[in-house]
Amino acid sequence: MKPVTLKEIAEILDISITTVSKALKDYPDVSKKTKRLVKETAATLNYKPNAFAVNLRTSESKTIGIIIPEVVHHFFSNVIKGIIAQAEKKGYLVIILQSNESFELEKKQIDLLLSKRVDGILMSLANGTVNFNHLNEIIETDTPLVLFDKIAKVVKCSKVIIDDRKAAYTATKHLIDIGCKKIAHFRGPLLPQNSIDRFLGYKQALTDNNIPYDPSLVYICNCSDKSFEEGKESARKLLKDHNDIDGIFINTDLVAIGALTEFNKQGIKVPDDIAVVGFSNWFMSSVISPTLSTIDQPGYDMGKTSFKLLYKEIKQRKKKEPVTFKTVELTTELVVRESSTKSIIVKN
Amino acid sequence: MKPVTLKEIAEILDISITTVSKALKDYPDVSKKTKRLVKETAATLNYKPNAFAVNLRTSESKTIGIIIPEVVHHFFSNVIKGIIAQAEKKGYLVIILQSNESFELEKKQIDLLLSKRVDGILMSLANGTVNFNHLNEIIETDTPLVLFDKIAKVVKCSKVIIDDRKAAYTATKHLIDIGCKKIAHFRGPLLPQNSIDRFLGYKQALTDNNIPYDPSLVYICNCSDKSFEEGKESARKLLKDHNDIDGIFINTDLVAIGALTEFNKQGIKVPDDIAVVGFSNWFMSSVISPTLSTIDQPGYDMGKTSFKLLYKEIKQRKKKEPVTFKTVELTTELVVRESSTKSIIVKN
DNA sequence: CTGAAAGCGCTTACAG
DNA sequence: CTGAAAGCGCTTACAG
Repeated sequence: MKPVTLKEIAEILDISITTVSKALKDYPDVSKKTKRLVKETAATLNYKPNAFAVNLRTSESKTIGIIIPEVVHHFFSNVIKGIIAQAEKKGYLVIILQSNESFELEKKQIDLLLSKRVDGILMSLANGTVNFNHLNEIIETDTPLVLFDKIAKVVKCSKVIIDDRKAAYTATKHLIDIGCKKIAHFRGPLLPQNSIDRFLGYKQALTDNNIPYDPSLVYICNCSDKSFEEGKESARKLLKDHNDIDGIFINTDLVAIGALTEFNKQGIKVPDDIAVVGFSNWFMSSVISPTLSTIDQPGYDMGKTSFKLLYKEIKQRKKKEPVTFKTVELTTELVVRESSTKSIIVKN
Repeated sequence: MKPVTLKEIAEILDISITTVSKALKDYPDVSKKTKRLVKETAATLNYKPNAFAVNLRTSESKTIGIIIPEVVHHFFSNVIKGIIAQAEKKGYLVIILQSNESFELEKKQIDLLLSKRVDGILMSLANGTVNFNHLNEIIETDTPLVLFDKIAKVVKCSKVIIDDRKAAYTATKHLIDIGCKKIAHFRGPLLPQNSIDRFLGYKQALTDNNIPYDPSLVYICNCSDKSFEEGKESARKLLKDHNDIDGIFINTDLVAIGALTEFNKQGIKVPDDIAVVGFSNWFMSSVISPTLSTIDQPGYDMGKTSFKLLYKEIKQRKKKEPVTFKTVELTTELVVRESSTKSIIVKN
């Protein structure tokens, strides 16, 4: 079945294509009668404007792209959901691409999106990203860009973040408050700002509370798709190296769950022997045993907010208004669960 | 920065647009020298063909759409990942839309994708979908369609499925084999074929093994975003109604995890008092306590296979070859974990 | 109130 | 080997 065009409607009604086009778009200079006729015919024939032609004429695709490190990930799934929901409200569709934490792939995905001429790009950077020239390329094409969660501070664009440092500080301070004296940290990779900030928050909390910072208590996890295994592995090492640890703040929940699993296996009591706090509040953390204390990171909201900023910028550029960049900081919350509640009535 | 066009390259080299276009696409009737010149210039200027114009000319967007009930879902995330990976290999981008299990939304999303003239559509149906006219509309526009996981048997298109009935049979038979005598079933909603098939598999296994089927042992869960809560709730009811149950086969892992949580809370020993088998093999199931036996459902593979079928159909239509529909059945596997291993050394 | 015409940037059948 | 021309289906400035 060939799609219906403006031309066909024009021929049927014996009027011009111009008038049909204007009638459908409710131009004021078309008579009511013509409008009615055109709209009726269009409806009958199930007319749908050819998006390709409209794109070409208007230089708009009503499509945005998003590049994230990994789709199968509780936090990013929520971000995606937030973005899609908000985009839909404004009539935008969303193309999703993965970087798999790789710098090279990230560059390639940007190229793909720019080739498609999406109206805007939303990104959370890969752990492997070592410089930001590729982001500047986006900016040079005048494509609106918003970074979220894993951002680059130096890039000139809008951003949506949480205060990783503060959140990590809160998590660590909580461990201190419940009486932990020797607190380890499983951090993320060296590059991304997030894991740096979380590390710094941890360190600051120690210093502010007169606990000497000991670098040997900091373990690095790549937070790849093997996070869970990494958590187990690091926990094993930690137990071997430092048997007097009584608390850990862990960069992300999945690693923390790996650590908990290892502790369970080795008969270490959490929280009584070691209290644990994770980061992100994956759904999983509320159902494992013991339930995991963590920092709630508002993924859905972050997606929503990111799209809103992008949309604003798209509109500003269309109207040739000056574009203003904004950095929105979303609030996080410490969720205290069994893994850091010393007074817990130990079941069983 | 205005994008470079063929025209500009033509002007710089003082040749025709036609020749530039052909040179870039390596047409055999362009001299080597011209090709070299054109390609060099294009590279220098960072020329990227205007996708909108190409789309309009070729009536292809090199974009496909996918509609799934829910993005934040371990199984569907994996499907998405598989689709994106495979699509990328063939130069296709992927637009993602959610139905939120709603029939109305599903129809709306189809409309959106057809308006965008995507080259093909991949779908897993909403629980709320009560008829399939909207799918036939897709077919009428000559847009290739592939259904996966939650399909409609009567719709004339390619499909990728698992044998839900057989898998459910295997799961239930396993419970019987480890000695369960009175086995309950938490099923999904009444409409989707999957939950019907899983229910039928459960029933068949009982019958084949001389265990009378008792409808009062079947509980319905909506499997919405409140699955976890539903699992707890149903477990509570089950314990109240039937205190002599010794096994449950549950429609999906998240509900099963809810049930396990409730059992833990009420001091019911799993698997010794009640053995539990779930469905889907969410990652979570391998880290909770006790770990959950389940049916492994190959999400990534399903995504990959679905795209492959779609791609084949896209190519067939382009070449005006007859289109052949295929139904691919992927294999599932019973993963036995602690929740159904009676001989387990109960840790403490 | 209506419509002829130009043009968005490509691709490709055809002529030379 | 090169290029003029038509056309994909729309939108919109302009003329009447």
